Amino acid sequence: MTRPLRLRFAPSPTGKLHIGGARTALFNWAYARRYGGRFVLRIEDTDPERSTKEHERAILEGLAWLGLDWDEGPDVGGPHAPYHQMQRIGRHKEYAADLLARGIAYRCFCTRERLEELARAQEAAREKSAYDGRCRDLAAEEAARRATAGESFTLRFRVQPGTTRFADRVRGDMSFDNKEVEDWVMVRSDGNPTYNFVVVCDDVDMQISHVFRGEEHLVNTPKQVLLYQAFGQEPPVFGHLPLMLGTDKKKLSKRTGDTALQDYRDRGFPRRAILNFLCLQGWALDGQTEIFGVEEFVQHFDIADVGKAGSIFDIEKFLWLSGEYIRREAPEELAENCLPFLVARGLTSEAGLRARWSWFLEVVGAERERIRTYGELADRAAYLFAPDAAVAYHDDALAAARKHAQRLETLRDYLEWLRPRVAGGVDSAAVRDATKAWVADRGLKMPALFQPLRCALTGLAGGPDLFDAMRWLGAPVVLRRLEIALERLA
RNA sequence: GGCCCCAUCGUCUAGCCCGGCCUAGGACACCAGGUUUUCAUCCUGGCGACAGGGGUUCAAAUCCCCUUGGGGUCACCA
Repeated sequence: MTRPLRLRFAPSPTGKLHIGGARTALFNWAYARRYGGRFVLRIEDTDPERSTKEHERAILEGLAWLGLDWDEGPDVGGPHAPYHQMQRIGRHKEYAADLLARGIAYRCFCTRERLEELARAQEAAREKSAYDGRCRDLAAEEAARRATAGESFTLRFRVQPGTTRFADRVRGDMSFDNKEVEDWVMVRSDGNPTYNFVVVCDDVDMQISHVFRGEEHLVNTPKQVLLYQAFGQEPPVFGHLPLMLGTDKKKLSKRTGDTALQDYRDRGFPRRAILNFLCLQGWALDGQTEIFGVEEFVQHFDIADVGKAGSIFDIEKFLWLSGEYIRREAPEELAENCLPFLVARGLTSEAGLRARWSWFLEVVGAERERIRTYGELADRAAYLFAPDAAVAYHDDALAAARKHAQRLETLRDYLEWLRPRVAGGVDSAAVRDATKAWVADRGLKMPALFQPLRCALTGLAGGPDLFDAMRWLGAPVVLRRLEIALERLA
């Protein structure tokens, strides 16, 4: 067990980077970083039907964005290149030929039709579904003859009776009765090897020492261990991570929420918040500290400390954590981070924002405690960019405004009172004090003015100081929105 | 259904491996109160769990067994 520490993350480019995959990558990466190992990225593109270059690019980009850098991989190369599984097919075929020659693998001429029928029959008889071994004992010469004659065949692994054991650093030592492991297909009839086969070939060639992956792979592991034994290789140390679950307690899927890392980036979760939250799925620093950086994670992470039970992906806690990170950002930094989201929303242009950067900084600084993602700033600040007649009045704001029977009269009087006082621009402090006095003089309660006023100006039920908002909007806009509100709040 | 995995507050978890310090700690959410022009932030307090049953032991959340519940997997996908 003194071989060099080498870990890998091996995504298949058949879709976006799954948030659970990101956690798997993070744990492998952290382990490698903590113990001075190498972190290898390998692309499992052996499913030509579903693999695409775009997905591959997006996955690499996503990992890089998270800061999970790899020492060897498809773009950076390395001593075990190539790092695309498809390009290693020559090696896979060598391994397969070797196993066939040694009788560890055998040709199976069963057609898909027969296999389907077999599965149906087994289900009807309520037997366990597994290959029945019809071609297992075909004479080698006959099998070779039929193959030469052009009959199509797959290569199956001949599982011998016994027990297969392996070390799992998360679950403890595992053992499976080989009776439960069927003679599985190693190489398809089109000559392409299957996942369980190539993953071992590549892990052997790349000298991978530790394999940490999702629990869904647990039952594949005996097949793979058997393969290591057939190759005369020591299997890696395994660690099967608990699954990340949806609110339905099933494996996280699109049914119950966003599953792709990209979805969370698009919503404007800060990078560090995502990383932090991922750390908390199945692992805890000390049971007390919730907020910590990836540096600290690397310093303390051990695969043995990972929990066994699956965890429900709690978006509420994620949002809270995200908000914590946002509140720790300086206005300047936060403004930069929010900018693209306002632009993406079509509220303004980057140039437009930069042209009044100090104004934007003030808005961001004031809204900071109300947003949990960068994207939420776009929701909260939309009123600042909306045409005066099209400010969205939200239901709760409208309800609050309409509570006051005298709202129109109050607003009309206030508008006329306000007009001369903002003629030279809005002085927040002065208007604020004068307005409070005005409300008191009229014997009103504060909300009687503030609620309709806030609705008129922002369309929102809550927000930063109203008089700051007035200054951001500017006197002409404020007056116009009040005039319009006289009709819209009727 | 077979096989496999899992089981502490609604949720994420600490404690479990090496039984006593646990009248089970923290966080999110929720509820109440305080601050505030509102919302939010912030502060204070509250609600809230060892799935059930048997053992072992002076002592069990911690060890063992069973039951129950949940999940994963049963492809010529990965």
